[in-house]
Amino acid sequence: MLEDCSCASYIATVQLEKLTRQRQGEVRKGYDDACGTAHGLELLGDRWALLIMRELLLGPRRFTDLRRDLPGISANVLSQRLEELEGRGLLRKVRLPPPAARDVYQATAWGLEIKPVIIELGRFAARSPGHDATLPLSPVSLMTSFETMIDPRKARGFTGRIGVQMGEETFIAQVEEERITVARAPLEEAAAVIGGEPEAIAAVVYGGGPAESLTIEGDVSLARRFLTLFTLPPKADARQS
Amino acid sequence: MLEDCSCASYIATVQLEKLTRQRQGEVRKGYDDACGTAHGLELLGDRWALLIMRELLLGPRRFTDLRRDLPGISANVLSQRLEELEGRGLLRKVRLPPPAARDVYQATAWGLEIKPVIIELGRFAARSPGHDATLPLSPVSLMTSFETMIDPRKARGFTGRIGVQMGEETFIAQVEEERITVARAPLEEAAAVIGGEPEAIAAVVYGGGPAESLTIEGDVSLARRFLTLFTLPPKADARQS
DNA sequence: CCGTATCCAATAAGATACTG
DNA sequence: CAGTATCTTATTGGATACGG
Repeated sequence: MLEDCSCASYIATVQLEKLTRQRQGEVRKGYDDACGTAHGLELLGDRWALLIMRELLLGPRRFTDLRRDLPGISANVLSQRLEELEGRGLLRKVRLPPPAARDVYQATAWGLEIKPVIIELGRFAARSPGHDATLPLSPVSLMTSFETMIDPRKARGFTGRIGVQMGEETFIAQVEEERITVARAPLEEAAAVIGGEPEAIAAVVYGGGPAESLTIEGDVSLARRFLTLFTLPPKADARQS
Repeated sequence: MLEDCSCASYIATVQLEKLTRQRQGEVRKGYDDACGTAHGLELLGDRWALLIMRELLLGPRRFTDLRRDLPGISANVLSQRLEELEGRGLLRKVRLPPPAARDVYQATAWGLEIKPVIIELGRFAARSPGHDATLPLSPVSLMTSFETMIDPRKARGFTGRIGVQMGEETFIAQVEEERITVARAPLEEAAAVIGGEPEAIAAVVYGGGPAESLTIEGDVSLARRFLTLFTLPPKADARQS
């Protein structure tokens, strides 16, 4: 009797473990590899996961914000990813106090540490011959690209706080000592404010388009010089080595 | 008539494009996002892809080497990934000249540039409360972890070339000016040689285990000090922020 | 031995409709 | 608005058989 039961019991135990793991947002399919990189992929290797974290780099977002800025993600997948990432400790679901009374998703302190991975992966992919820079671009992507692509040589001697307005969203990029920091912030303290769609700003900064397609307020010459501080790396020759 | 045909013709065109893309090893499912990070995920976001690149960081490998060091990957998935990565320009399949006459997979110059992503993802994941350091570890993973976890404070004043032998595979780690470089190399020029399974070496370096479980030849005190140059970061508190 | 190709069962992703 | 539920399709992994 006991022997007859043991197999079914084992299966039930395995399935219970699986359910428990899923409920806690833990890893579903491990790589069976102690390498940190492998564990990193278990945490963030699911489709959309890293892009969700990218959208949280500059502050909390609502479900609908994320859905809009991740073109093509479906509601159920976004919902599932958010649960998993929360279970893994990378973000938290926070209910804003009334009268807002809305849920926002906020990266944890540890979750924000993924930023170097996002930066380096962006830098790597910018050298891809297959990179299509004409696709849609989210405001956070554009601001993060500034951190990746700032060219210290061009930024020498440049100091200033430049506001960037894209629809309802406003950011400030502060350049000082050949370094740039970006943050969500009101535009009051900006010496100049650049306005436009993310794709239009990218076209000027990275595509050499004319700055006339953007709106600029405040110190116009400072803003125009800001738009020239960034350099895309040369495309890789995939045939080499 | 033409209207009746157009739909079927459109479907045929779409399917042809899909086949063409698959044959060229290009991206199957895009993120429709100009962000470099998103494109990076299209290049390397498939399951196993980044770990395959990790295994190529320190030189070309054969199919069977990869299969052994990526526990759990199946032959058909490995085969498919290698084709895709070759089509994307990240690695090349190279036939060694006779008498070896074997195929090896070698990262391209551009493909090797993924290394900062692997390093940073490993650094991030090392802070995960869920990281299980007792799982299997490949030789390349261990050597790469040395580059990630070298502690400049502990390495101050340390200079030397330490050989590491794991089964048939040999590496040299060179430490100088608080920096480390690792490479596949014969052991002749090493001042000391540490031998053992990757997991055993990791247990000493990161788990505080006794160095007696390893074999050490040459300058034993140098080798023992080498084993203390690395620090795991503290675990993240997932509840914070 | 070194892979490749094919089939199958289990999962994950995507599309769509629906509910509080 | 903020998600769930359900259904369909695509991908994965494992087993196995096959070719050089």
